Amino acid sequence: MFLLGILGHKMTNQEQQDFKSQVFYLLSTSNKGDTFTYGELAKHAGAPKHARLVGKILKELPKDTRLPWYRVVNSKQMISFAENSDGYLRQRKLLEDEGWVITGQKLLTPEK
DNA sequence: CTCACGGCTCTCA
DNA sequence: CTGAGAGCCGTGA
Repeated sequence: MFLLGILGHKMTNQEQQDFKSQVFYLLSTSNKGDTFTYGELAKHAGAPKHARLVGKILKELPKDTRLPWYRVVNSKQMISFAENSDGYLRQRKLLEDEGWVITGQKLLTPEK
């Protein structure tokens, strides 16, 4: 895996492109039931401090994408959407379909 | 150049 | 466990 942006240096377009590709790759190779946090993805994609960028990227995915964007939650294992927003509802449904139990409002718990 | 704003994260109280 | 505060960093006004 290529580590880029090791140290403070603004990401070039090329790097951002690679970063994005990595994120997509990681997601595309994930299996049913997996989940990642934004931070993990960013880290695995080579830019540890870019959790937010991951969010931005996912946000721009086309609605009909086949990528499992919904397997990405924040570091607290919660859905990072405002409760009851449609994004939240969609993600929740998809996760439940993969066997997750979302307790109460947001908490995400493994179904183990 | 600042300012605000994210599908974020950590730390500390 | 909860919440405030500070980092973080690309983007757009």
